Amino acid sequence: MSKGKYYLTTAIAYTSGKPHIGNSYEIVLADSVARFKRKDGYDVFFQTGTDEHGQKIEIKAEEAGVSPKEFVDSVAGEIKDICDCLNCSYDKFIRTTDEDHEKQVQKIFKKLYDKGDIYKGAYEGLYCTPCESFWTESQLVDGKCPDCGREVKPAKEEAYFFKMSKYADRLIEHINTHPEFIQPVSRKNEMMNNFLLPGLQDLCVSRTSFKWGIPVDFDDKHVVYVWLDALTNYITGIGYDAEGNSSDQYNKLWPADLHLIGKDIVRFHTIYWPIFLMALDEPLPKQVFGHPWLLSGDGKMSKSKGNVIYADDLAKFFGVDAVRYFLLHEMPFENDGSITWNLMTERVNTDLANVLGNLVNRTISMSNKYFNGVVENKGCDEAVDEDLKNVVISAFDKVSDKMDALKVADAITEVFSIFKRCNKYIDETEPWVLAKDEAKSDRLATVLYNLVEAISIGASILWPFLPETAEKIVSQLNTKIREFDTLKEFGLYPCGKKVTDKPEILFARLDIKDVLAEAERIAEIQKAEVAAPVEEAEDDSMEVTLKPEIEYGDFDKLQFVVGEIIKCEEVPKSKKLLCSQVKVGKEVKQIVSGIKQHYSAEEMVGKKVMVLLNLKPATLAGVVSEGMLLCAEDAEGNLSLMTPEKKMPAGAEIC
RNA sequence: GGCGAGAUAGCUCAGUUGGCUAGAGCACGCGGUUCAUACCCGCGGUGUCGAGGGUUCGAAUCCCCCUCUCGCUACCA
Repeated sequence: MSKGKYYLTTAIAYTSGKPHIGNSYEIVLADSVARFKRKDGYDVFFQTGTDEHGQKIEIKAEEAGVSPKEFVDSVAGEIKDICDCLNCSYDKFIRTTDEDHEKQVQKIFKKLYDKGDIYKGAYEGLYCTPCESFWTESQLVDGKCPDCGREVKPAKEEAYFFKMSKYADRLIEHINTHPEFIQPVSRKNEMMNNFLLPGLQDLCVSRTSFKWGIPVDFDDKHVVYVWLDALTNYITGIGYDAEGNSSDQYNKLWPADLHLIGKDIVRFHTIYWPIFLMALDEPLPKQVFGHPWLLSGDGKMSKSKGNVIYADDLAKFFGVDAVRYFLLHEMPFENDGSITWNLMTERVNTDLANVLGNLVNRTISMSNKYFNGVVENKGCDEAVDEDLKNVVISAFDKVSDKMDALKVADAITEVFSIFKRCNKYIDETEPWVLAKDEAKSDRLATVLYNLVEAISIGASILWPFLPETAEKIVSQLNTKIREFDTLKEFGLYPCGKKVTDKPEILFARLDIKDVLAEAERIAEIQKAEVAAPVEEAEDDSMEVTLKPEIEYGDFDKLQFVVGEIIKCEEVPKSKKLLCSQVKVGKEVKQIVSGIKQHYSAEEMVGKKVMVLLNLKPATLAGVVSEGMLLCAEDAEGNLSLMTPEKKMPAGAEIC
């Protein structure tokens, strides 16, 4: 009997490059929920996929010398391979370049336009023509463009907007009356306080500045901008039709029971997405869970650090289930988790090899040794058996409660409490002692039966998390994964069955030295890739948007000099600012810069840097700044100070 | 700058509405055991429960005030 439908989704992955292990966490988390619900009797539909449009992809494809479609085909393939490699049981893998998705997005756009929720408008603002940028009043510096200091004038650029504010009150009401809607709840406060209560801005839903997107069919110089394209995958993937001919599948599955997403896109899923749905007159998803991130050590992964960890590398070395175990067990509910090769090894050795693998192995070995592998319940019970049985048959409800709350790490810990209890049971009953006494043969058989039965139940509950391992265990025990509605009954293992006579090691213990050698090998490869000469491999140069030509006179107004930083300290109460004393000729200028995240105050001292000297002083966070330190900035926002290539005195003019 | 969360054992964290000697896992030490992947089982913590004040018979738990961390947001010359 089905307990009803359960529709869950992950976010769709952006196809700008191969995802690292942190990005793969979500799909495994979703898979464990999907498998659990399926086994628990729900009619589950699990959708994942890829988000394939946008300017970044257009640029990446051009850099790679292929068409955008060729580019996303390749990356989407990689992403799908990783999902498959992690044994994820998705029912549908949607791509936003799928024809039916694109068609529906166009229809949805039209429908919302006809309804009046999308309107043609413009970025209304102060436009700096040379910079091709819009500015708000508050961004201006002395009433001029903050980038180039020229005059700005009121201007408009055509774009389509969605009337967010129209639905804001309804959304606030919904969030307040559905406390389970946004998980974890701390995210709810952030959404309310930062966006909903101060008042929602209308959202720009089209772009004219790039082509790689779904064209607005009635105005084809526009393409649909990211969120209306990406978020709607949740309905187009199951057969939604904007003209009222949605599929039976859609009618059955929608609204979604759970959207699993990263904490960085909670805002789009709990504000824009519900509002789009309200505009379409569709019900809202029941729950959105913004999970934390998995970090490499305590920082972000980067190839230049050589600490990027990919799921397939890990799976190759540790095995798929070891990776799944780590992801599911080590990720906290609310805070970011951390992965390193060391931590990974620790978990494999301690939990998987020692507790679980060894338990299965010793149980099967004893069965073979004492009874040629035949498992029989002789009914020779003793008091110690009761506690074992209680732990085993109460486990499922505990796991189930944790899963309902999406506390997957806690759920898996509950499963392991069965295996830990089994190990203790072996010590309590001392089968090797029983074996020495002919008269205790029946007791010995019963003890082994209890163990085999307990492990069978444990493996069955383990299945959603570590499917491959669970299958291996029951296969070695010559039985099957149990249905979830039978897990509260102890004693279903059929008497007289024979377990395997050659127990296979489930998880080999690893030597940390071998692991670190592998990690080092991979790190070297990554560093080599980054250091590779620009001419071959990938060209990492960035797109340059040209500013209008200037006269020499314009340039000559700017006074650049070499400055030496003689003192530097952090600006109190500021997250990004450093205050430097910069020696320029005989003078010392105080300059405040937003670079604290890239340079420490200590390492600044002694550097010779490029200074814009004749900039009008300004006050930042209460500190006067009399100039500007020049930096290069890459696409990720990394900064690098500009320093003279040969030795130059402080005060030397840069011209 | 605005809003919010948090600071508990070496590490990662539990601690419901204030109540009995503050807990778990990992790591570490000792002991036991040998069926097993040198594994498993048992035992072992004088922890300023971030600092200081207050309410109370009693506070990790409530109030005030510090300090520090983190999240979101704004700003970032």
